[in-house]
Amino acid sequence: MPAISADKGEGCGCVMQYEAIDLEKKIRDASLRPTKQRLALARLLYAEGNRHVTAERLHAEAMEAGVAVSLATIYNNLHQFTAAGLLREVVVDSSRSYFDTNVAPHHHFFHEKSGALEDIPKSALTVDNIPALPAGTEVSSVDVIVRINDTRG
Amino acid sequence: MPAISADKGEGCGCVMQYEAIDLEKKIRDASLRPTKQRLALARLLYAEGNRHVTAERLHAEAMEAGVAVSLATIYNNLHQFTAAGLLREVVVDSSRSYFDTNVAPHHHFFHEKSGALEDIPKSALTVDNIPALPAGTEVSSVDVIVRINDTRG
DNA sequence: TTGCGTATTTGAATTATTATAAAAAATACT
DNA sequence: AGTATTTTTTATAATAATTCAAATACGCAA
Ligand SMILES: [Mn+2]
Ligand SMILES: [Mn+2]
Ligand SMILES: [Zn+2]
Ligand SMILES: [Zn+2]
Repeated sequence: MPAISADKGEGCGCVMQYEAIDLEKKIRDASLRPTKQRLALARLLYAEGNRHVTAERLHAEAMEAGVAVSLATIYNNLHQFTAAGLLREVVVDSSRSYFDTNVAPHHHFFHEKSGALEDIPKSALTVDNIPALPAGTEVSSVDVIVRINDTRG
Repeated sequence: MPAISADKGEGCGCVMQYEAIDLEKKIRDASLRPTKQRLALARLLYAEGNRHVTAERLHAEAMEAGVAVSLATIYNNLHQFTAAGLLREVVVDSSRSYFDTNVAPHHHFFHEKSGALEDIPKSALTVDNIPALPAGTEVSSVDVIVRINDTRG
C-alpha cells in the first residue's frame, strides 16, 4: 500500500489541492464555513478568471456540475459573498441581479440583446468634471454602463 | 349672474386649457388615445418640470389626485410613453424601475438611502476614451450613475 | 344608431427574490 | 471520540414588481 493515497481518483491532485485550499481560505477569511455547497459555488465563480453571473445562471451551472443546491442557497451565498467583499452587484437590468467577481472599481459594456457583461478597466475610461455633490453627501461609487447592440446594417 | 362662469373654482381656466391641449397633442402625436387615465398620468408626469418616478409612486399620486387607475395601466402607459420617446427608463436599483421625463442624454446622482435621482446635465460631466467596442456592435447609450450617501461624520 | 375592429384597462397570473422555520452539517468543547 | 453550540441548507410560504389576457371602452363606418 503506497504511502501517498490517491483514492479520490484525481491524479496527484496538486493543482486541485492548491485551488481548493485557496478557496477554502477565501471562505474562512470571510468568517464563513467551507461547506460543500459553498465551496462548489466558489469554484464555479472563481475557478477561472472574472465572471458576471445571475443567480439563475449559477444555479444552472451548479446543477450541471452535479451539485444539488437550492436556489435559496444560491441567493444566500451570493449575498454573503457580496457582504464580505468577495462579489459586487452590478445593476444593469431592472429584471435581474448580476454579480461580479471583479470587485475592483471598473465599468461595463452591457450587450442588451444577450444580457452579457464585459469589463471596461477603470484606467480605460475617464469620467471627469463630476459636478458638486448635493450638500452633506459623498460618492459611494461611479458606475458607467455602455449599453451596446448588434450593428443594424 | 356674471357672464363668465367659474363653476369649477379654477379661475378663468385659460392656463389649464392650454396645458390640457398641449398634453392631448403630445399623446395624439404618439399615436395614443387621450383617455381619461392617460391624460391624468401625463398631467402628473409633465405638469411641472422634469421628474423621476417609479410605477408605485405614480400610482399613489394618481390615487391622491382622485384618479382611479390600476397599477397595470400605470405600467402599460409608462412603457407606451417610453416606446414613444416621451419617457426614458433609468436603471439604478435592481428592485424597481425609474422613469425619467427628461429624455435628453444626461446622467444621474442616485441617493442610495432615499432612492432619489437628480440630473447631471450631459455637459457637466465628461466620459472619455471609451475603448473599442466588441466587434459588430454599436453604442446604444452611455449611462453614468454617481451613487451618493449621507456623509458619515 | 348600431355594429365591428382595435386600443385600453384591469384582475389574475407569473417571475424574481426574500422570509420562515425545521433539519442537517460544521465547529467547539470535553 | 461524544456532545453541545452555532451556522447552513432547503422546502415551503410570502412578497413585490411586473406581465398577461379576458373584458371593456372607443372610434369609425354603414
Ligand atoms: Mn439583492
Ligand atoms: Mn420594463
Ligand atoms: Zn465587471
Ligand atoms: Zn434624469
